[in-house]
Amino acid sequence: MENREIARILAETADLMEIAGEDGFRIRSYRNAASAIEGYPERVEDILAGEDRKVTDIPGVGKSIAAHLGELSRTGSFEKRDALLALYPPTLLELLRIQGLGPKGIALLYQHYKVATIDELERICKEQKLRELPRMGAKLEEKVLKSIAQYRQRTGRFLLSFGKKVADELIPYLAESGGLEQIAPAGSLRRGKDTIGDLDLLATGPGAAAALERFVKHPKVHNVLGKGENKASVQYGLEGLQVDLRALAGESYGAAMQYFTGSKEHNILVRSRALKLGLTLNEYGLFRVDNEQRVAGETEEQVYAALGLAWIPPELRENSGEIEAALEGRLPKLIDLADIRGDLHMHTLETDGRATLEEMAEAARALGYQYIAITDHSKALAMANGLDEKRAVDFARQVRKINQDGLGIRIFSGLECDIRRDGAMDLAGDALAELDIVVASVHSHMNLEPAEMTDRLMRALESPSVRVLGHPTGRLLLNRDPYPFDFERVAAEAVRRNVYLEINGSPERLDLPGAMIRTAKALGAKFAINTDSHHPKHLGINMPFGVITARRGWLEARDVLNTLPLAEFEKAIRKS
DNA sequence: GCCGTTTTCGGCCCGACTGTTTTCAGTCG
Repeated sequence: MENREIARILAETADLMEIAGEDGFRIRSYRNAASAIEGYPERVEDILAGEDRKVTDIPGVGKSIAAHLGELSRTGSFEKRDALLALYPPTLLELLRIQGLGPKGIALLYQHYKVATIDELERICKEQKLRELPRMGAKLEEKVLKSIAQYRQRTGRFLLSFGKKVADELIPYLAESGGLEQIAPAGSLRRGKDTIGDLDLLATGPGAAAALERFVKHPKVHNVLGKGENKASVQYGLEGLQVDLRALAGESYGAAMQYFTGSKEHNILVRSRALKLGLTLNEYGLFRVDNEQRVAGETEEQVYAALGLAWIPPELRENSGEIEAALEGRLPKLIDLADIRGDLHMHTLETDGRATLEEMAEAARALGYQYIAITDHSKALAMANGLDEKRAVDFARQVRKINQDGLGIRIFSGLECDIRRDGAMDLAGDALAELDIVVASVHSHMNLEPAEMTDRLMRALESPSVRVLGHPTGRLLLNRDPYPFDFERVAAEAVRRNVYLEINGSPERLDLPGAMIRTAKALGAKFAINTDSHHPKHLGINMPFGVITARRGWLEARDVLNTLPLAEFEKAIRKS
């Protein structure tokens, strides 16, 4: 069993304990252990198997959870968990995703009405039976129904990072069957969309048919939806992501990549352009209409070139002006991962990160960065042990000292400072002024009226220390909608105040999203692509997602603060 | 259930909001 799965089971147990009304501190211990195990560099199974090793060395794992882990490894479950699962069906856990209902409410609903699924919950609300329970009423019924509708809209979609992970698992596995010339993802994963509905993989070469065979036998494939000579569709993993693998002739690879990368709207435009030129485009190639002669198809570049277009990067293929730009030779020279020289948003053990400043710096140095900013939370995030004025100033001093030791990378002292409800900074201005760079972010009161939220952000931009507006929309993909506000007004104010807009590369956020980046760029905005890392490994994992999101916003390296070499970067963040 | 230079018991994060409501439990961030 992998650490991730162990962590999932412990977290699920914690949820069940919460519904069962167990002691809150005990529940937290399970959650702590789950997240410690998830981020632990060694496999728990290996530690359990080792003679002289103890799982209690993992911080957060004590005697009793260690016993659970042993049992879990031997039997696939443990007694305490089985006892809870005997009390409550596992489908109950899904109800925790519905806003307005917590563990107490769920337990009550289950006791009274045996409600265990979303469908049953919906029925109870529609029949106005929820309001008959103690401390529940009509408003809650309404809220729950609305939340169910939102929840259903999200299901069936997956984070971009999840699609990438599945592709990274499947591609080497399929390549092992041998005889493949090319294998690559297409579809929304290739376009870098923030969420994906399914995953398309294309393969060419003499071994492609054998790869289809191997594909449907993958241990994580639990449902084969169809399999023919050229294509197989499966549901993959417990999450049930649909994955399609297509086997193709090499001469069609470019045309098929073009076809399956989409978007649909982009392809309609490209195909109608082909028709205008007396050509027809499908997944097998580009052909002349009159004599069906093949004009192109082996590479995408050839296909676009034959249509008189420069090759269009997949991230731009959304029917938002990219064809015109390609025709007129004014496609942007999009930013690349290699352009990034630093990372300006990360957390350490000081607050809710999982590593020390030195460990984060070492990981950043290994990525070839010239600089990073450490930006722990401010005191409003009490749950994260946020920094007050004194700790923030002490930290700035500590960083100045550290830089004298020469870590091989320049550290800037920073802070992710909370924007309070009224738009004021969470820490006093003189404390903020001690820091090299302040990222200002909203973490609370997200349901203000749009006008109030706009005023709040406008006021936050007034603070002279603020250099970056962190995750500007507050969205959590598949989880929480962005808070509504007048984005253009805020972006224009950010331009005026010389504040950079963050493109947060954390896969749950990808905030700003591509379309808003483009809007802001048109207003003259500049950006910072950051990872919001809470663990050294996030630095390398999240940055590519940030960069691909920036590319979806048509950004070039010169639009992005952290592409600057150290000396210029330092000048750029200096307070005027 | 975990932890520990205040160390084997007693603390562990906590304030704001909502409406279930008129004094506070449940939920959220």
